[in-house]
Amino acid sequence: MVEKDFSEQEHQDALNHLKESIPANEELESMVNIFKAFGDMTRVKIILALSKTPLSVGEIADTLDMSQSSISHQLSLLRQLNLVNSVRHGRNIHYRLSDQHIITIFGQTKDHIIEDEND
Amino acid sequence: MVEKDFSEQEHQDALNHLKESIPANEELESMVNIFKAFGDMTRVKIILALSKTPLSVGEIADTLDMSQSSISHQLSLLRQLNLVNSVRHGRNIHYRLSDQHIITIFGQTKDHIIEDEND
DNA sequence: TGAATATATGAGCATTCATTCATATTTCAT
DNA sequence: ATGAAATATGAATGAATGCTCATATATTCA
Repeated sequence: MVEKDFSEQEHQDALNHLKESIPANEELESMVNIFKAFGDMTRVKIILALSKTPLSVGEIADTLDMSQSSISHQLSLLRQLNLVNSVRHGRNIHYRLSDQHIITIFGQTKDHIIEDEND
Repeated sequence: MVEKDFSEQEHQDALNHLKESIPANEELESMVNIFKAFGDMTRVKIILALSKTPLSVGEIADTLDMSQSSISHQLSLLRQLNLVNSVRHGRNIHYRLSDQHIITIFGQTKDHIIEDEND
């Protein structure tokens, strides 16, 4: 690379500080993991369902027409990431979203997509 | 499932409308794809770098200490999703973020994480 | 206590995906 | 034209991931 193309001082300055400006893996990892969690249709649907009301594992499985096992595995993952939490009620276990922030992020993303379609 | 646990009318109502309230796959797919794109350390770093200044492929590769090929593949994916776009300048190709909305989403997520750590 | 219900979990399998390697394409400079 | 530099791309590979199946655990109820 010879790279004198941008040729503005501004760009050079940005380039010089760029490497240090990017957070280390450890700092980014939790963000990446959350995005990874959102990057799956099943988990997105689970989250959308839980945004309406707390639900038991079986209710989610029924709603999404998926196996109990599959849903349980995914819930376990979402719980590890603190995106959902659970409380046992008798035989059932009620899952709910850990915080409403999640839905805000979803909304932001939908806005991005909509904006994008208006080109 | 017998499921009369929540036992409030509210919950029953929510349950009844739940299935219809969840968007179809086609509507969710673009959102899921964007989250999938954000769910990878390399792509997150590329996006963070581009949030500072437009960059050529080689500059990104240098900054992130990764191969040219790998970065190019990832940029191609980000371009397909309309998250970045590119303009040729001589031998180089300048990539930049398609819109600043992306950074807002990142910020929201970081907020979620921070909030989460304060438990 | 024993059967039934709800959920969790581990192993196996098929698929997806990120990187590498080799090579093609494009542009610039001489 | 020719070589060098920047980027793109296709195939191959290993790792990660989502689902299923079988089974374990926990709770209720008779």
